[in-house]
Amino acid sequence: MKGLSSLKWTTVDELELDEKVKGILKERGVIRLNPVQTEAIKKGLLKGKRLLVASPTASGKTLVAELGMISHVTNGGKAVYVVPLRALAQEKYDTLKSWEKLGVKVGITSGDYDSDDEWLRYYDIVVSTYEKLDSLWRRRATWLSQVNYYVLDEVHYINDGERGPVIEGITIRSKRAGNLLALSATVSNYVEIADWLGAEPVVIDWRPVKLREGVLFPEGRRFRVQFDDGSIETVKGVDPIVAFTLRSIEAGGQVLIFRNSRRNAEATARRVAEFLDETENDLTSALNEEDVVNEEREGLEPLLRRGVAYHHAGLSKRTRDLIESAFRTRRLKVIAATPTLAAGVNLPARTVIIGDYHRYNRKVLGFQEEIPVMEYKQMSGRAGRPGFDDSGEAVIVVRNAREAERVMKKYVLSQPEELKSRLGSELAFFSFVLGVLASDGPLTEMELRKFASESLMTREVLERYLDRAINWLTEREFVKLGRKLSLTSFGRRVADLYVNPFTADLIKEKLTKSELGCNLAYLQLLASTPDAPVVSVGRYEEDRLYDELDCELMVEEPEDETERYEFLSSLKVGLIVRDWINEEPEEKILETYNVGSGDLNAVVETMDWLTYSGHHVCNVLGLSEHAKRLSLLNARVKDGVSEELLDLVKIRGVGRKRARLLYDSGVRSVLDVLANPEKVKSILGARLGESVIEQAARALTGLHK
DNA sequence: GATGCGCATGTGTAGACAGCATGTC
DNA sequence: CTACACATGCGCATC
Repeated sequence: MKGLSSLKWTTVDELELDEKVKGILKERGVIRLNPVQTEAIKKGLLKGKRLLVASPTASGKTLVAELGMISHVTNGGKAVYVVPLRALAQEKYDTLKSWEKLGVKVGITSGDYDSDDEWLRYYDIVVSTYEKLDSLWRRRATWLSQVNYYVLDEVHYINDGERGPVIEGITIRSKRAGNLLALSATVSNYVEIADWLGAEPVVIDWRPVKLREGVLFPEGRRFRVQFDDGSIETVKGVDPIVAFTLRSIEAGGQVLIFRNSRRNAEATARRVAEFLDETENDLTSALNEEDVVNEEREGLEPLLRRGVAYHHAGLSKRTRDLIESAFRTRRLKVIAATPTLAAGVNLPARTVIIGDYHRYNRKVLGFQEEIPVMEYKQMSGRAGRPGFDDSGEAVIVVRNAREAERVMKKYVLSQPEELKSRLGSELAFFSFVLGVLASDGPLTEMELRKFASESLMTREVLERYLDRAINWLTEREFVKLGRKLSLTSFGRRVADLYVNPFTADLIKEKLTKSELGCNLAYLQLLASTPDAPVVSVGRYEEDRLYDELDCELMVEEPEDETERYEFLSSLKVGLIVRDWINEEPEEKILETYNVGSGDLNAVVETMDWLTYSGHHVCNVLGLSEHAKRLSLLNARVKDGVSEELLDLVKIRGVGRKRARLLYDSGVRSVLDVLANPEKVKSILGARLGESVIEQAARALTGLHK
């Protein structure tokens, strides 16, 4: 880590930049560059030097990327900015828009957007998620060959077991395709990583707001906070989190509390709220107007009135957005959240409390492990609002003084873990090989080995998996052997659909040998693949799940305990989606299966993709009867309707509820809508009816939705 | 016989990427 | 690599 000597600032005026660029910076209020930005420029950012910028959260890395891209693009180049989350893509896209005054065209693509990918060729800068870019590469989008500058944001995601392998693959291709700028949280092996990237490391431990970190632990009948600067505080109360939260609010700050489960987050929010008075705000009425599901409103209403909320992925997107924006505008004083808020969009608070440093491990039953230091830094880094707070404070709650010392050493005073390859698993590596062959194939085995050797994997791990991957992919007919390795039409389709080869293989295996099954059988099969959503199954509901099972499945129940748990999850996902396409009301599904609105959304979204993929996998395999069933299922999953409503939901603005209303009143098709305008208006109301009729006319001509 | 307590036992557990449809973010 | 917090139920002492 660089010492204080390198903490220099430069003014924008000093920079060798186009005057128009400087003008835009000044318009934004940027008159000087912070130490991270200054160092990046010193190391050659504007001269096309490859860099790895590793610095804390909120240290101004985005501006580094902007300057790098602008200087590249104004010289006639084309750049892609890659991020790990859709929400982040949106955030970066909004920021980059300000460069359009220079004539720089900025576009965005991710699963959120409808995309004719070829359209992206008209932009100078394209913001994308890693998976979307991977998909574009596999499909060989022609415009990608013009891209010669890649910004890899949050590359430390490489350490994520599930998504890291994709980022590793993107990094290799970026290295091969041109210049790159990698942005990362601070990592301990930055020299090794920079070396891997062929980049110069820019490593500065600088934050815009000072950060005090501490441990919070019981001492006698009080709680003691020991900060890393040596200062000590005591707070009184029964619960350490509540006590410290109240102390921070009294000092006029906002508090962000991280808990390791939804239940804990909700319970903490309620506990804090008990000590706060009701205040005037418009949040509860906003909840009502926004048509939020009952359960969410009832849970949050009494808390919001006291300036408190909980936040996790079980909540609907709407509710989460409402809470985030209320916190930003200071209408909320406290949010108790799961890690959603640590990784996602920027939402700082003066005080951050990390309530747990253990987390349940889904893969090993009954095992809880300590969270990585990197994640601690991610959370504590949210403390301190630039421009508002003089300094931020982050405390981590521990059991006793002895633990406090250990935790202080491990989390506060130490470096985050090393960045390591996660390609060393069949699930990740086989998919990686399929992707490489899709984007760069056909390849000889030597060429493939060369490609893989450019990853972060060690030689031994690579050798262990390469032959296995080639054998498996060949045996299962994804790849054909010849002078070179190339994809079969099946392999090509699977790569395009972006499903894991194990997903495709399971679909292939089961449907090749099965007769037509019931809808539940198809859904449960898809829910058994590695790409499927996972839901938790309570002991009490096992029996009920079996009761609902009224037809034969294609995937048999396993003996093994862990696998049985996965089986129950797949059965539950299948049943949820079956209810969904049978038009059970959302509220009822949430109640029956004890899931949140956000969970239902995620399940439907993923199963939409999987039914679509299953349909196309069957098509390419010549399983046309299964394909038909899956295609119909896909259409129904998309909108959550039975078959008879499929025509009506083609109309924009008509979803499952309105379609049912119209149908039951005898308006049963797009044509019926157009033929009975008065009836439609009487069912849906004059204004809505009018627009539905208009949209129906467009639907008829084959346009949109 | 109702109430309250300590203890043993039971229970559940974070998040979020990908295809495609329209007109072109 | 095999944890936690919290909820529930029980036996027991107490009034």
